[in-house]
Amino acid sequence: MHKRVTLADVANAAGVSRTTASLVLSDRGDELRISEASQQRVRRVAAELGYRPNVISTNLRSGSSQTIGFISDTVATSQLAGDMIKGALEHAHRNGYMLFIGETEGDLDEERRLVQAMVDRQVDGLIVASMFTLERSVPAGIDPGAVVLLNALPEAPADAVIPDEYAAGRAAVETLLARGHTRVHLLGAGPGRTDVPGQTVAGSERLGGILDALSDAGLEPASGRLARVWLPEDGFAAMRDLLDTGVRGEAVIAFNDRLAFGAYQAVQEAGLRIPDDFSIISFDDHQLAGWLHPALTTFALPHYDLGRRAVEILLARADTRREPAVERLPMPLRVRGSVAAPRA
Amino acid sequence: MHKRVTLADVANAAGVSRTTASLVLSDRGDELRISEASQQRVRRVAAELGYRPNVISTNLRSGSSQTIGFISDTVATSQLAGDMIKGALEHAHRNGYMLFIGETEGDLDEERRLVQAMVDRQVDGLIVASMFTLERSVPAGIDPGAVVLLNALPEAPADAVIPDEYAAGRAAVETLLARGHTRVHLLGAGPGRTDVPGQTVAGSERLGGILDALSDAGLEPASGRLARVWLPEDGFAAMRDLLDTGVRGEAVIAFNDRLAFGAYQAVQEAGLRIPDDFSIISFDDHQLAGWLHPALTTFALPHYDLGRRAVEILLARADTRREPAVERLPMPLRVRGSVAAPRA
DNA sequence: AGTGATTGCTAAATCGCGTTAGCAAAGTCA
DNA sequence: TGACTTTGCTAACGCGATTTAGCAATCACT
Repeated sequence: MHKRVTLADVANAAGVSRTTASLVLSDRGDELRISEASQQRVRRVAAELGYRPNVISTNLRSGSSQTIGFISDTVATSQLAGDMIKGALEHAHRNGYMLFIGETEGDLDEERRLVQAMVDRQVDGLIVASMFTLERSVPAGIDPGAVVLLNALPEAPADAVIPDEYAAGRAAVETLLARGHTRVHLLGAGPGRTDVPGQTVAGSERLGGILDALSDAGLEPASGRLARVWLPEDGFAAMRDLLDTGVRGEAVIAFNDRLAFGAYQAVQEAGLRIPDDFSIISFDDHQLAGWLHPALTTFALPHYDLGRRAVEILLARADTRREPAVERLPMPLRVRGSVAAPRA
Repeated sequence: MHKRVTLADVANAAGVSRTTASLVLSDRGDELRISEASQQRVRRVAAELGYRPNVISTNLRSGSSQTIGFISDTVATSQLAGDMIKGALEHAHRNGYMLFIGETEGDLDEERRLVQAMVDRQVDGLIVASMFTLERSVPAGIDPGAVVLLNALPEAPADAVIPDEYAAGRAAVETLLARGHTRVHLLGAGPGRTDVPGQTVAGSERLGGILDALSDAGLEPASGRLARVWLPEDGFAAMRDLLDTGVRGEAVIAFNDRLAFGAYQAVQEAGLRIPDDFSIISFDDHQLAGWLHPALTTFALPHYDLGRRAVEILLARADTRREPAVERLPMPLRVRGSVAAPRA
């Protein structure tokens, strides 16, 4: 382990004071009238010695650590977090920031400890990402102005970034209507406005958009099947149930891709085909969606953009003071092969 | 933004010197004979003011930052990284360490920049995780003794943690043989020892284990199909090819679950059934594996343990000096429904 | 020659904490 | 009473950088 080269080492080797070396290396040499000769000497020596400023030290003085904390209630489940982190990471690093990662498993005590640990390390901002919660408050123990919620709605006014689930819900209906469908079955939630599992953002907002768009067209859901959880087996069961009613050639909105996957299995095991016997449209753009036969038409969660945008907001706020706001990012439609016209 | 409470604030409020306050709060009060009265006063004031030590400052003095860097070449693709990070995260946090995350996309320049940025922040150790590479060297710019490779073999002696792919390969064969299979088809690699895509750890080690175990039983692969990439469509194509040979009732080892998924599709679209017409065993335990009908029997990548173990090694080394070593973690078999006895 | 401005640089304080060395007061002992 | 020990606490330095205030030497001008 080499001893680190400090500014003092550089200054000594260059025969100047630490002050001078500091000024030169922070490009304030001209401003403070350090001679060209000295400047070159300092720079050369710094390069030769491989000098790297000790960020910790700078942090201590400045109070800022060029670091952002990213706390999520889950990293592993659903690759959501993965891409979100990636978006956050890249944008942060591009601006000279590093990311601390933490995971709470939904445990509020753990969240408190993590926030604390990050504040102790002087993070400049905090991104709090949620997979499970619809509404939440900004965690205590940190300047609320330095927090951005990700995929969760703030209870009190605060900055937040979420996918525009509502718009995607509307667009799902519009896509089907445009193809000529009028009978739309819901898989995972509905038909009533409150028939939603748990308290996820996705559920209620998607359903709201769907119902509003149907209503605008003077329609109602042809049927709805609430599932407490949204796993393939739940989609399988719900689709079996729908198949048992004898319906064919109509449209299905699955509330996420995992449900849709279960629905595929039910359709295929019944000897039927997508999209001939059922048009299916869904949400998430799970990795799986592109692998199915036919590939699944679905609205993509803009994971990467969510993470990126959260960092942008955080960094922007350092400069400008603005009113906190909830920002909704569009969920782009991935048109693949699971939607066709209704059966004649 | 509240002004932070510093040790000096506590000392003032308690009417003692900073030294005294420091001693009390680091539990050296008895040792250094601070009166019980003063100790209680300091503690009470600290609690009242909500004093939290500034870790940055401690770091500057100690040279250690209670921080570990985690650099991976991909976070998003395959939830591998997700669970690895989770394992690392939890174990690190449990020991009072935080994790910096970085991602290189396989770009060596980016890797250099990230290592640099982390060293600048005085990380105590570095975990370098790889999804793409078989062999790699420890990155430059940091004490090689403070690095643990994850899912990559070191070129020169260094600490590394990898899944025991070779043993899993052997075990896959042994599982099939135990069920009575003697004809084993390989999907994704083989039949030759060098028929491996790219340079992933998984490919060559799994194949090695498979071929050795077959050889021990006096067997050879019944067939092998190399795929350059291991996506479902590649598994689909390879399985179609196998189906065209007319084989039925034999065993298939898919080199990962995505290939196996493609194989499922081919089998089902041919109107055949798993495990009646084909026994399939695979590797990874992708989330998908449990969703298939029948659920896929597969060897799980011990993501969580990999991450956790890497941190353990890193932290342990701070204490004991040992020879660097490559540690292989077992890939547990998830027995599900895709393996049956060969057709009579 | 004397005053003032400019040039080129540096000493010292600061950020928040830990640590070493040591000091004053009280207590103990012969 | 004087020498020594114990008790209870603190002054001061250092970690590595930045920043403010200012100093000595040279130059410009009347």
